[in-house]
Amino acid sequence: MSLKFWKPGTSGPGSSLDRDSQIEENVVQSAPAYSSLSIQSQRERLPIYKHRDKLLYCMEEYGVLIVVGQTGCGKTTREPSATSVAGRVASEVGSLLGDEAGLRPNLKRDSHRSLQLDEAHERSLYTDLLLGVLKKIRRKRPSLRLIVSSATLDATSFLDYFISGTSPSEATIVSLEGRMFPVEVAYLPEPTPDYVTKAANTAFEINAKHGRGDILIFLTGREEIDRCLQELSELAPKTPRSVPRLMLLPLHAGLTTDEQLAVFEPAERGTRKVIVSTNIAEASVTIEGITFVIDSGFVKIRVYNPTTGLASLTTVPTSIASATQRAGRAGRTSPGICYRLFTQESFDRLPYSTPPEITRTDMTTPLLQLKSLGIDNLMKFEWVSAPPAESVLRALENLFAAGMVGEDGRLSPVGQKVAECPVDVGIARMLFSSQEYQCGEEILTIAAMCSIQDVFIIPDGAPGALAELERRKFTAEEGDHLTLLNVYNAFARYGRSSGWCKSHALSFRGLSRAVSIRAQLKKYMQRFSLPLESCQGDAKRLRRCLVSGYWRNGARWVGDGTYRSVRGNRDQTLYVHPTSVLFTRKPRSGWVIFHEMEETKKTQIRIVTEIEPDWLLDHGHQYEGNKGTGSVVAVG
DNA sequence: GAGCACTGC
Repeated sequence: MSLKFWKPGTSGPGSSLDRDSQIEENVVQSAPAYSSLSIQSQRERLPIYKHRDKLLYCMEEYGVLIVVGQTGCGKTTREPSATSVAGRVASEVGSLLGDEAGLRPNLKRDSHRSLQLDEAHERSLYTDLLLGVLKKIRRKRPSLRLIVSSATLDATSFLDYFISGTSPSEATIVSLEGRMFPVEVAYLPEPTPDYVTKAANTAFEINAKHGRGDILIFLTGREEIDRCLQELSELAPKTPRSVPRLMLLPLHAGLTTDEQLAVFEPAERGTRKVIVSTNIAEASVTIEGITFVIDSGFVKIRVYNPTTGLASLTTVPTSIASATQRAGRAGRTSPGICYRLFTQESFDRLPYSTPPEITRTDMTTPLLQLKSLGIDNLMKFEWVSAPPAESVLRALENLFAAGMVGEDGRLSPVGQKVAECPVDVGIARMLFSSQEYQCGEEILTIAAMCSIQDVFIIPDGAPGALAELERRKFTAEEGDHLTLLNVYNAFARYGRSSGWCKSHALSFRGLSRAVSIRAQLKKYMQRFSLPLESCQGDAKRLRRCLVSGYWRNGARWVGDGTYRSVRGNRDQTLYVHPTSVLFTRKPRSGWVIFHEMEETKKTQIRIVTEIEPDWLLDHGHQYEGNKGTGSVVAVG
């Protein structure tokens, strides 16, 4: 079945992983999902017949149920109306268990008797924090039952986590049968120097040699995707007349909703879809009808360096869990093949899973939230994976600098309030000091606009030049924060219409999100009795308010058009991001503040606004004064 | 001269 230059692999996405006793082939050709359930007590498996009774039994016997859903068991269902990305409906696991075990706030006798944590294997930051908090809560309140849903590969680590330091009867694994078709896995005999070209060629060969079924290619980012599509379109004229024409489709988060939805359209007669995607198709977006997966074996992740305070976007090899999940995308509707663009030896050396987000992200806001829950002793907190010590120290330092904790490490009154707002502490400070600068209305909008991805949609080529002209219509001399304010206000003024966005090269999805985030932040401001005054066009007041949140992100213009930070590594060359209105313009004062700094090919600052340097002096005195020789303060 | 993914009710 596989192409001849491929070394034949083993059958089934999980079968190379037999070392793990948890994993089994799960091929139910046409049976409905969940035709049976089985319960694993420790390592042994007990079949059960009617899930209702047995689940109730398990809920009584064990405090924590780890529900395992095989890749492709249909736990997560696509919901096209809610758009491809955000459209995640309540999982079938949830509805299956819902009768007895879902969150039941309307249950009179003992409300919140149980909680379900879905897709725990994705290990998002808040999944990890919740697991830690919930384990702690269960020690004090064993009547609270937990249901943790997870992919098969990760289930034992959750089991070990809950059993560790408690008792074997604390947790058990419940496994759901899936309806997964077998996926044959093929590896390259030799590593490839260029997986983008290799991916294009492989897709071309599959099209020539294999029958029906669409192709899904996993690459790491937009640049690679565009190049791969380009190479595929160059190969197209060589396609023999007898084989299907290829329908080439990119898939990544930067596309418009319409472009994203195109991947769900069935291929026309006589054509075959080739979807070239980022990691978005690994878990967030599920496309039916995929028979062939081509896996580059790489993924782009954001890694935070607590020592430099710099986040970087890095391409790294994936993991066994990730490769398995990707392969599974080929077996949802029929048996499939996964072509891994790396050797079996490389696969065997892959880490078990990608390091969880908590180990590679800024912990400032999460730590504030833990503190507000009364979790002060971070050494005693039971992490599923602990964040690096350096990251915790840096976070505490940031919290102190922002006035969120005192020198004793305890939450300050403002820290207690800010902990309730789901924004970065700098933004929160801006919201609070808007009272002093009388610009709450505008700061609220800016805070919302800074929380979403870039709203300008600039395509390549000639349409891109037109889009650039549209972008300039919103430009504010002072910089990007005020430009974003202009965009939001115009969007609101013209009835929040998608047509208006289209004609101005703006993302309707993004701006709609900004509207909802703004509404939400507005509630916090009202709760804290912060006035919603307008600065009435006084941009200076507004910029001074911005500095109250961003004073640690100050930078100085140097002759060659780049910037240097006023804090941390002062030798680091900072480049203005090309989407900034200050990209081609020198600020009169020579000083700016910026929303964020990120390392890609270069270290770039995004969302930049000109300020006067003496405004920086209004802030951080206490902090800088105490900091002395640079040793860490306020580690509580 | 550039954009892994997600999230806040």
